[in-house]
Order: sequence, then C-alpha cells, then structure tokens
Amino acid sequence: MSDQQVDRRVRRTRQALQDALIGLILEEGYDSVTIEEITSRADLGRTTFYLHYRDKEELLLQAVESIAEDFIAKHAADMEREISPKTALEKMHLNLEERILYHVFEHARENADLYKVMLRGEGSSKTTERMRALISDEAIKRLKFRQGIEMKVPLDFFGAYFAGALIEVVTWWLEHDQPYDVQSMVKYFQQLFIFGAMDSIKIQLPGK
Amino acid sequence: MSDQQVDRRVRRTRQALQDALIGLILEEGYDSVTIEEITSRADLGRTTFYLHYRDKEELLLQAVESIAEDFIAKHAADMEREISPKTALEKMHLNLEERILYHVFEHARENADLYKVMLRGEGSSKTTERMRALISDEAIKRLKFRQGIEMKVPLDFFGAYFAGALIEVVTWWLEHDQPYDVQSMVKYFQQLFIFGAMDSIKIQLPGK
DNA sequence: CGTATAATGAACAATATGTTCATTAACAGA
DNA sequence: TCTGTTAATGAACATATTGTTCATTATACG
Repeated sequence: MSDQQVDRRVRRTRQALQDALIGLILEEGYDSVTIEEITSRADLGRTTFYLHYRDKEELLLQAVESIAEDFIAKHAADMEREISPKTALEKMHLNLEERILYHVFEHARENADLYKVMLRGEGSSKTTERMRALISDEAIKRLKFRQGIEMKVPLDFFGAYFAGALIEVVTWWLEHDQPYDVQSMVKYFQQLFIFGAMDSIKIQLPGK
Repeated sequence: MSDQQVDRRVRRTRQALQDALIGLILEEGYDSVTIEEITSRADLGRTTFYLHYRDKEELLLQAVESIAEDFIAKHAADMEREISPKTALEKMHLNLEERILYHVFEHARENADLYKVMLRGEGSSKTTERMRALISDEAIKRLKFRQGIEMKVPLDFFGAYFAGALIEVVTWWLEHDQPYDVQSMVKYFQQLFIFGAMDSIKIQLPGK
C-alpha cells in the first residue's frame, strides 16, 4: 500500500535491518546486540543504519507498528463485523470474539520470531508495552461499543487483565514451540477467560 | 537471617547500589542507566560495583530474588496453611487463594518502585521473566497438590494465563498510582479469574 | 539516459566498559 | 581497645560502542 511510494532501496534496507535485529535478539538477547552486528548481518554499512533509525529501539518500535498494521489489514473485515451488538446476541454472550482470537494465534504462528521478540522474550520493554496497549485498547473499545452493558470490574482493569493473559499465553505457546494447535489454544483461552477457573478446574468431592 | 554473616559494609553497599539502580531506572529507563551513574548516586567508587556484580542485569536479578524471599518469609505461614486440600473444600472450590492474593497486592504496594521495575515498566526482560516464572510455578504447584482434580486446560497453560493476568493487573495498578484499594483489586481479580468474563460482564438483553 | 537520492567507508570525538593495583578505611573478634 | 582481615577507593589503562561528518560510489526512477 504505502510501500509503493518508497524507494525500493529504502524498503530493502529497512527490511534487512529489521530481520537482522530480530534474528540477533533471538540469538544473543536485546541488550548485547550492537548496531555494527545488525548492519553487518544485513550486509550494509554501519552509517546506513543511522540514515533510517536513531537506535535499536526505534527500529523495533517500527516493527511493532508494521506487524500491527499487517494484522489489521488482513482481518479488518472480521474485526468490524463482530463489533455490532446484534450478532453478539445471536450467540452466547461473549463467545463472539472467537474468530478474532483465532486470527491472533494464527498471526502469531506465522510471525513467530517477531512475536517472540515483541511480546517478551528479549526486546526493549517499549515494544512489549506498545503491544499491550494495542491489545488492551482494542478490548476496551469493543466493550464500549456495546450498549446496555453492566461491568462487575472497571473497564481499564478488564483491559489490563485481558491483555496480560492473552500476551502471556501466546508467548508461552511460541516459546514452547507451539505444543497445541491453534484451535486448541483458542478453546483453552475461551474456557479460562469466559467461564473462569471455577468452571475450568473441577475438584472432585470425596463421595459422601 | 542470612544477613548476619555478611559484612556490614557489603550489606550497605549492595543495598545502596540496588536503591540507586531502581531509582535511576524509574527516572530515565533501564537502557540509559550507566554504572557510573549508579555508583555516583550510591556515593561509591565505580570499581566497587564490579566487586559485587558483573553488570546492571545481575544486580537487578539479585533484587528479584531478595524481594521474593522477603515475600515468602513474611507469608510462609499462610502459604502453607492454604495448600491443604481440606480447607479448600470447606469454602467454595477455588476461593481459597484470596488471602494470598491480598498479600500480593499489599506487598506490591509496599515495594511499589521495585515492583514497577521488576514487572515491566523498564527493566531487563530477564527480571520480568523471573517474576513470571516464580508466580507461574507457584500457581501450578498449588494445583498439583490437590488430589482428584480435573482440568479443562493444560496445567502449563493455566500457569501462564494466571501469571500474565496477575502481573499485568498489578503493573497497571501501580503505574496508575493505585486507583483502587487492595481489597477492591483482590475482589476484581477474583471475579474475573474465578468466575470469568461471562459472569463479569452482563449484557442486558432488550426486553422481549 | 540523466538526475536525484541512497548507500558507503574512512575518520573523528565522546562515552562506557571492565580490569589492574597500590593505598586507605572500616569492620569483627579477641 | 587493639589487631588482623577484608572492603572500598581512585588513578590509569585498553577496548568497544556510539553517533556524526563528508566526499565518493552505486542504484533507482521517470
């Protein structure tokens, strides 16, 4: 889309820098990656880096924005559709977000390296913070759209809880090489989030 | 306890270094803090730092361990008591963890600066990772202790979900200057975690 | 093809790291 | 209070990284 206006060299350079940084972070950790290493792996001169970014952090933050844009571009249709209160009522109260959740896990799987760095593994805390803000805001926005809702917990609290749980679960999934398929992950998350721990963990009472 | 064997100078030096680092991180962010700044604020020679720690990260990791030890020392009694399956059954299935949750928010409030840095705000990702592991492991351990339990989600998944939700909620609370009191936070968390979103968000169906 | 612009690499100053070592200060135990 | 032990100090050093400038070369675009 907006890539068309950008010089091909610039596009290539930025992509190469991003890939190099993600790879290096996964190998040796965010802190110890140097600009020299990045440009060397990207096969570029060190000064070229400074033509595009101020530092490592800015490069990573750019990466968050582009992966978020990518997600929205791909799933905008579904995101809009689901937000109407009508369809919500057709199904069970909150089950509606299932398809979006499915997209989230799919997207994470397709961009596993990037997600790992963004969400936690080893990246600037600013990127994680940004991801969290995006998810929390989206969750809150979707709730606010609904008419006639009654919350037992504050909205902001809800956003933080949701974002924390989702991000940590996705991170855990990626860092353990995706031990369950996407559908199972969505099912588990829905189970715990929608129905809560009481419904998810049954204590068998000793037979009376 | 184990402080008695350590030379008073060492204890003072380490504490001063830790306090200085926490303060500096909150002011200018983890990355830009230098050893020189730390020792200067702690009123110590720069070489002294290297007598105790290899780098910033090691100092922070030490801080995580000591705050964790502090928590356990203070609340060991409650932690043990609650873990028996008998008392669990006296109350409603999972409500049992309420008192521990209360301690967590209290402890976070009392050590707000340290918690902010540890949990996310701006700290090495290693410290956050360590905190998450401690919480997740504890949650899993407590579940495993129970006899005759039936899980609808995998244990590891449960641990990640719980740790993510709790950490993010505590972080949000601290970074927004504790907009609710401890009891409310515990109540909200219990509500969402135990009973789930379906019970926490009521959609008022249009009157038929 | 010709012009505009991106990438390059050498050179530079400034800063931070991590060590060493001889000297001084503070502590712990008797 | 004295004394042996250990911690803290600060100067000095080599090394690594950052961030910038600038003249030159290479590449893309119309």
